[in-house]
Amino acid sequence: MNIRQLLDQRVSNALISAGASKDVSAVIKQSNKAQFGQYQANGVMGAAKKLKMNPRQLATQVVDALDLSDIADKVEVAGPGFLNIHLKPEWLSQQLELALNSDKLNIEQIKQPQTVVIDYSGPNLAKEMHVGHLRSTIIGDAIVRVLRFIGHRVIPQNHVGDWGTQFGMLLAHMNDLQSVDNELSMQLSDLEAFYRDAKKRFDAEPDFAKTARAYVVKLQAGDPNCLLLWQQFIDISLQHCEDVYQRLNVLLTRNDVMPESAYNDDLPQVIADLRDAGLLTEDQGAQCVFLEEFKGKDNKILPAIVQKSNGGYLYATTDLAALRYRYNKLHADRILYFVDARQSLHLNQVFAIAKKAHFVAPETQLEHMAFGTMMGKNGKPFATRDGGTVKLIDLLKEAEQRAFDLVNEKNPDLDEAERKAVAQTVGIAAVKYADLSKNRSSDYIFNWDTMLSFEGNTAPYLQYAYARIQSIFRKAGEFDHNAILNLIETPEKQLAIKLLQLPEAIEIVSKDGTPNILCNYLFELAGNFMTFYEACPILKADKEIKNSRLKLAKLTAKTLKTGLDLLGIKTLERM
RNA sequence: GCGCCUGUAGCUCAGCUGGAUAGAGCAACGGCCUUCUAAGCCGUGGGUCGCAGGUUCGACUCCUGCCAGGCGCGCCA
Repeated sequence: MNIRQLLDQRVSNALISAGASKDVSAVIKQSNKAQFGQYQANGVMGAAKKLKMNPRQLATQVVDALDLSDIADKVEVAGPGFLNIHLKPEWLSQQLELALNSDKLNIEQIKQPQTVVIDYSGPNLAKEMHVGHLRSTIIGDAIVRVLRFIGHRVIPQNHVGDWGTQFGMLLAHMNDLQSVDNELSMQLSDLEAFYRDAKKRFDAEPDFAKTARAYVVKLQAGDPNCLLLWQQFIDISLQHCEDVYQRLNVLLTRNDVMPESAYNDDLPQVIADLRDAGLLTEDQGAQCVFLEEFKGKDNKILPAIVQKSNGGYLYATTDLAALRYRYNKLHADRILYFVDARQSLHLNQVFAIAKKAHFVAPETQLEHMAFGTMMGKNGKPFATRDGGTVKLIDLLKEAEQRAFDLVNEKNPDLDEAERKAVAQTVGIAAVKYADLSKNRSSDYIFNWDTMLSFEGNTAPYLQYAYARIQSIFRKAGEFDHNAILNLIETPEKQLAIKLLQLPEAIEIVSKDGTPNILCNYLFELAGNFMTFYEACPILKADKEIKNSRLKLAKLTAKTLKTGLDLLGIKTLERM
């Protein structure tokens, strides 16, 4: 049950009865003051302006036409024309019961499910994943979970970079090390160092550089030995990624990997089809697509180069092939790209070209869910002292270590295995939440301490609220599930209404790809629970009150678990 | 030069299609553990929402200009 949607329909209809046009919006919002009820309709004033009416007069007419007697105690006109809606406690109780007895918290499945392709993570297999890959990976993953939860058919796509000139030097370096026993497998355990070594040799040793270039040519020509070596490297690199995914509790598996190289065979056809569509222009020897909507300096149209003057293809070509595959083979209705904001121009060009070339349908939704670059404390692009980026795996290990230190301090009575397990869950959760809870399309600051904080608006706070509830139930024994849920105290009422607002958060997240809305909701929910927990004793209360409060606690736990699960964050029975 | 993004409390950030007195967390200060886990709760202090105009009954939100930062603009991805 989405209360906002329900009220939107009812109030919109009342507005129309009162004379407003069909496209009127009731503008239903959650009230930020208890005195204004739980919801308010702000659309009357806008509608009055269009009708050239006195807003308060229209508001009165809307109230007359509005029948909310089944769900609200009163609807009052306030200020210049607000409608304040006070929901019935009995109706709220009834909704809470429905959520409690439903396996999906009484959240409706979407009426018209779409096939949604989600492009996320997409690491470059030449190197190890670093902290910059975090955002795409975990935001994309959260959106996969949310869209699936409400009934969409979701197809994750991990568009990994497994092709390009850099593999020449890596393969050449591999080949040299292969002759030394065990040296190769050892060196490949640290891909970052392996890449650095290869690069160093490439820059310093002319013979090596020559061999490396030859390897690129051989690889592209399909030389069997070269392909074998390449496949070996890719397997190891993917294994590194999978270790990180597993640690991060991210859904991606090898089945979701659709690497760049998979599109190689289709690239000449992409060019041919662009030519047939009349979109191709040769410029300075390169094959380009010029679209009027993309203008650069002096009002000159910016090209999207799809084939180099030497015949080679570029990432625009690959992305077009991928887009076509996603539409033709995966039957996507909507394709979401969780990719760095710096690729905004590139992706918008690709989208526009794909539409013009009919690689996708006119109504196919193509959306770049952009996010900013990771910066250091000084506001400059993030880098460690030696100039490299921080490996993602190192951040995760540090998170687990700090969490372990804290568990040892807070809860020394747990046995070591459980303390380790708690530390792992809490540490990873903290890192994920730190990133998921921000909505920055611009650049953002990477900071060890905020990322690894366990206090305040963090994942451990939410996990702690959950663990507290579980503790209550361990002590409560059986409780009467038929007991009446009675909302009396203010903290009970505030918790109750918050419990019913998860669908509204999910609605926004599924539309905009913004998990921070869900984070914010869960933080508020946990906060309302904490207040309730402090103010309203549960186990010590009289039987009826106790049972009623146990129900509220039960639903809070259920909602927290569901919400955290949608974020890819695990809950704990105790911590 | 052109384009995209960003500017909210000391720090990190919320603020949903314009709505009522701009909210959290951290940091600071003051309370609360013989009572369901103190990773918590309650309270205090702290903001010309970058600046200046405009639209509106009403602007952090929309429009214009300026200032500051980041990023992107032909054969890397």
